[in-house]
Amino acid sequence: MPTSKDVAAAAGVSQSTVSYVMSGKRPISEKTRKRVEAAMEKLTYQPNAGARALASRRTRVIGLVIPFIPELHMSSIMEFIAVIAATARQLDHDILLVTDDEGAAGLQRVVGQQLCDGLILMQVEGVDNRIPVVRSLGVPVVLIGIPQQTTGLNCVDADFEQAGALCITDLADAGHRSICIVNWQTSVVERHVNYVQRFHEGVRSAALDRKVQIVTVAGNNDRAGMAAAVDEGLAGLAGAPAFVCPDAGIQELLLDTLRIRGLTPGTDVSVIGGCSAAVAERQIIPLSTIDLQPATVSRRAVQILCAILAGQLQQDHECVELISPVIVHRDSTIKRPDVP
Amino acid sequence: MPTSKDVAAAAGVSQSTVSYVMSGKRPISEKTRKRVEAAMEKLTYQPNAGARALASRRTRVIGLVIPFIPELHMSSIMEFIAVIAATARQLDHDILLVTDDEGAAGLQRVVGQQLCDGLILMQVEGVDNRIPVVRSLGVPVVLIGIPQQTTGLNCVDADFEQAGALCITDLADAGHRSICIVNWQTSVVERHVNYVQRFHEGVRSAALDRKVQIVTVAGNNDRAGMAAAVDEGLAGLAGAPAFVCPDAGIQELLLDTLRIRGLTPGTDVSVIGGCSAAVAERQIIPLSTIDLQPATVSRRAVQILCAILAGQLQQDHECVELISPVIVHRDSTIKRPDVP
DNA sequence: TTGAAAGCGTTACCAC
DNA sequence: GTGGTAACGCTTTCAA
Repeated sequence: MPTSKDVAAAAGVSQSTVSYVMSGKRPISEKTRKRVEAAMEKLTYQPNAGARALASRRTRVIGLVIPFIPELHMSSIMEFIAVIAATARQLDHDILLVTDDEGAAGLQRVVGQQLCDGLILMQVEGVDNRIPVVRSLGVPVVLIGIPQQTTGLNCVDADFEQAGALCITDLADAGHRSICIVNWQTSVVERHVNYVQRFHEGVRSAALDRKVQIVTVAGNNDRAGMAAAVDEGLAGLAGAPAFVCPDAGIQELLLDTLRIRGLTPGTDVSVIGGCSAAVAERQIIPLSTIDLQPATVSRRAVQILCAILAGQLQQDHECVELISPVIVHRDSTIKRPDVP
Repeated sequence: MPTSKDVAAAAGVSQSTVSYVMSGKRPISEKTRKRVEAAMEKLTYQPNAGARALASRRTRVIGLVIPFIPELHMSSIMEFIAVIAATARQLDHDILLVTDDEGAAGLQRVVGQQLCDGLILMQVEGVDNRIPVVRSLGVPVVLIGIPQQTTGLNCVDADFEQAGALCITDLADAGHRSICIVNWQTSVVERHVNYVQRFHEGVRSAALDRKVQIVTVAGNNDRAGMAAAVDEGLAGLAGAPAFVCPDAGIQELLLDTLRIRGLTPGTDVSVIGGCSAAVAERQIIPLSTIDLQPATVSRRAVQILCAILAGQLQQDHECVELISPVIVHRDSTIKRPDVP
């Protein structure tokens, strides 16, 4: 495996010149640059990451802390990861996986061993025990999700409040006067208090605004529980029924439950489910979806982190970015019902 | 950030002693070990990964090449990743993500820059353009999936042949005399020729053995296509209908299509879908599943790679490991139909 | 059982 | 515009 020394020898220059050709940190004459580049090419030189990290105190690696929460729709996590990895590469960084079961110690480990220059935490909760550790880490961190206390932190997330409002206005525009919200599964509600509340806040204020009646029922991931929830919802609704179900993990079950009651989603009943664009593409049942723009959220997280690392943002940068969601109408969905 | 030098000073020993305490590569008296460990503790010392990699020519990082194929069920990929990352940590390694859209060049990059000691490739196809590159990489690689030519390669995968056979014997035991196989989606069939064939081979020989009639129909991920396939299947079946659908990406659609025809899976029709244990846990529709044991496959991949890296296996180790699948019966599934 | 010192392959400072 | 060289923090050989 050739080293920069070999390149230098082949090009007839010093090792430092090779380094400067790569970094561009000082002017190099066109002539020598060509020679060096030719030598690198010929030797298929690749700089040694370890040596580079040691000397420059920069690994060009980002630690990505991935959650492992069963209730979470895995496919959406995967989408986050894919976009984060791709964006990182665009910005000349790599991604080191940190599984959440290592807990806060895992964060300290990868930072302490200087395996990475900064961290992205996925699925940050309102009260998250990793936050205090994050603050003391001494490296830039970007959170996906908004904790209760955000001072000194960089956070990005979907704008759930706006998402809630969008669902209501969309259905209101379709003529619905009363709407049933199927809440997230209880286990999720207990865990991620935060965005659930934000969503409901958006629903509440939009409903007030549009003079729409809201019936909120508990989300369930078992047939019996969902059946009860749907019945409760149907009983409370006036006019053509409309459902909003932001939890991707129980959407299929909701749709199935509605179908069993003879209600065809998109014809007899309006349904807005919350799922990502990628999932929506392959959605089997026609329904409108709240696209929370996970790709944009992921991309922003990486961009912010890399900007801080590049010194384009102050080291102690602090922000809360909320990405606007979009309602995607699928064909044959929201067949505007004839409501008096 | 303290270095091993600081630890050495604090413990009143030389730097090499600190190193040997960590690696255990030479005997250290109980007394000095204690002193060193105490010093490490007090200073919260963590060895610098870059320096360690530079000196030892070992990064203790494994490159994981993840696919990005829309047809693939993302959730199952996520399961692989989670298990791989967890297993790697158990064996004292970390995982660097390599997205497949970097292609073969990506492999050369991470190996060339010595960002990792070895690679795991997910979703390896029968004819895979990354294979030639893999052979020339000079680091150990483990493939998840079985390419056509396996000489000199380490491969792990689910035993699809056995899976196919299992589905047939299971349904035959339930009394079915003719069974419809809903094939993988066309896009998948075209791509991953390999395991699809292996599955069908298992089906074929088991059917022969059990004197069961097989009707194979194309898999489709659109309603119309699936409807046609199901009708074709039903037309060809004698007695109580039974379906086998190994493609997790179209199972929901199949079930839905059956339901529309008035057939309740688990009551009027037997269905075996192929999906992972984790997905089965949360399966909304009761059906039996072929558990291809992705967790075991993932774990083995890491174990093999780490064994090679640790020198426990020859550097040029070569193997093909097939993990046995399991049929998981869900409650109320395979209600043994009354077949004459 | 332990220590000293020579690398490992970069980067970046100091000269020229 | 370019070269020499001292770090960077660890591992490992050679000596003791």
